[in-house]
Amino acid sequence: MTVSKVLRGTGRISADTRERVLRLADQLGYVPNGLAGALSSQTSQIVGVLIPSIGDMVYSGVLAGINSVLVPRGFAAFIGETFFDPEAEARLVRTILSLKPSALILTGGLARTAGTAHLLRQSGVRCVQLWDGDCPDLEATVGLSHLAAGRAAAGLFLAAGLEEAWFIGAQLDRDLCAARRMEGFRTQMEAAGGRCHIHADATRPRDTETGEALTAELLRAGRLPAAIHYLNDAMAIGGLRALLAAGVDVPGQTSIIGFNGTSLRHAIQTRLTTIDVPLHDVGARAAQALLHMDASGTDLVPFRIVTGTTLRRPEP
Amino acid sequence: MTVSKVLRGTGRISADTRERVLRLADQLGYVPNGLAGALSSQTSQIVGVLIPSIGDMVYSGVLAGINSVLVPRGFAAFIGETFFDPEAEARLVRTILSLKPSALILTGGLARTAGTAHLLRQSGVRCVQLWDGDCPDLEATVGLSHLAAGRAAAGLFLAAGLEEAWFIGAQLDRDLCAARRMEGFRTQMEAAGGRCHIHADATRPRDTETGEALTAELLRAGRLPAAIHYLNDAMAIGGLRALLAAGVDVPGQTSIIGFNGTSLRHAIQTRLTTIDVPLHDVGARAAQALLHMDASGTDLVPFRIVTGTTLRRPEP
DNA sequence: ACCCAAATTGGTATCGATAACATGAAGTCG
DNA sequence: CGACTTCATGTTATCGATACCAATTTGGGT
Repeated sequence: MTVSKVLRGTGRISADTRERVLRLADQLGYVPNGLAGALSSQTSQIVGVLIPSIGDMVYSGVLAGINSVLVPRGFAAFIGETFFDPEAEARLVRTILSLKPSALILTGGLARTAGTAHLLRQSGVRCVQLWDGDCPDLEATVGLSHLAAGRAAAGLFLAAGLEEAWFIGAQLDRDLCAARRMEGFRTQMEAAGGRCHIHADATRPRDTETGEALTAELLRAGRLPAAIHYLNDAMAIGGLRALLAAGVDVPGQTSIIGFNGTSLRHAIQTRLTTIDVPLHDVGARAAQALLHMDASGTDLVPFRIVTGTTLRRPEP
Repeated sequence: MTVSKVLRGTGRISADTRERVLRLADQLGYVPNGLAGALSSQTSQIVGVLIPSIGDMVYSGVLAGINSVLVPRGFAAFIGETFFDPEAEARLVRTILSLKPSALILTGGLARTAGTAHLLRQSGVRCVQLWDGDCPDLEATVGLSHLAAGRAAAGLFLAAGLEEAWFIGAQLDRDLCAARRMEGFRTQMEAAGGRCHIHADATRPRDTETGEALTAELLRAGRLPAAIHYLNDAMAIGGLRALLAAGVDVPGQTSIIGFNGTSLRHAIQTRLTTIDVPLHDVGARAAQALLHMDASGTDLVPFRIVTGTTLRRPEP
């Protein structure tokens, strides 16, 4: 018992015994059993984090923000990948919940199972939803309005006098945030008297290759869009490659807008406009919100933080 | 006890009670407490994975390979970021070890603390070391020879008749794998009567910006290298940008070689040769090795898998 | 010298599952 | 038909830390 107190820094312990305990623990190479500790105290220093994909720079950017807050305070993030699959999310929630985490960070934008929602409520674990600022279905949310982001893209085209636009994406049935950007984009275009076409693929990944392939398909079909909004920057860069390969002048003949400037830094001389989201900030604020909820006790007020987005145009 | 057996599928249970248990568990929304289970059985379905950085596409590629094997078999990866810091690695090993994982996957290329090595041995947990195929200091290793990769880069320059080359990198004191590539590069250049200069920064991150900045520094100092080998593709792309911005003809005046083609897909029209590592494969094979070690019982034979690398030249 | 409070240390029950073993019912065979 | 196996279920002790409280020591005030 005394050892336990010394090692956790709780209770009143004389300097003498404290030192003796620490020395012996070090000598014996003692490593406390986190399982036993968590089982006994009914809480661990683990925070569950569910994101769609680790390989996607967007989410790993958010993750970095989360870790930057959590790690210095002694928490460890337990990361799970959902791939936008509600069933996978359900499984991961069970797994993580069985580890009695201090809190959970989920990513919105998928059709959360009723079972998952019930499980979360029943567990009583603090939850923050990331990314999706439009649908706050958990008690706390840190994200952005994808609807507004889509509208912003449409506004740019309209301001440039372009009235017929395309949205190119993939897996829109799974990634509801992307679907909502598309929806905002389309309604805004149409509200201003313009037109909006959709070209999307349900199964292919949301990456450069798919962006290139889908754009090439359009061109092969004899269509030369004057304005394209891509689901993300990776797809936009692939699309740009297809356009350039076909001899299209960008942005002379075709204007394109991506989403999330992460890939921009890796691309050279791209003529790409993009909508930038403060990824690190979203993650950090979500983690801070959790810690704050933890500290402030039982009285939790649902809240929503909606971060802004930045329009980033190519350097001249 | 009967419930426990039903839920884990062990022991002999009549079909009738099995069904009854499952139905009730579902009705009550029962979620087994993984902590208690792991504490009792002294092992969890967790595999600890330590990588330098999640945001680095190289390591997240390996991670994807690991997960592709682990997840279908019911294991969950507990991911920790070391940032090449031996102390951070030591802390993370303690944290993960306290969760009694089934196995551990560590990334080589940092100066592992004596304490960490001791802790790992003492714990008796299966370990596989990733990435660093030159220094197999754990019982099992899945990686590549960075020395050979560096020599390969030098061989390319020499074959092209270039005898004075530069190596541009960052944080070489932390990332020992990169340092070994540099070493292989330099010795090979010098063995063939060539010369090799190093331009590196200890503190800046190993990213595009740093590659651009370091290359620009060289150019500002009035040097125009005919051959540059960069620490990774991100830095190479940054360097390429700096060269193009200065009006240098690549590859006419300057030939450059990167490492790991991951960023290549994002870049457009880059004239970059790179050395490709089968990232997904490295991760998958490491995970498979672990499972195999687990299945084959106590009799573990140290082994080493060294994967090859692929030279990838720009498309014509 | 005496009593009371504060400071420190240790004992016991508990968290929730599982390993190991025990019990009882049903079936098998010479 | 009794001993013996097979099958299904239940009992007890255990993993290693922590919450809660009891016991002991120390110090101060009168």
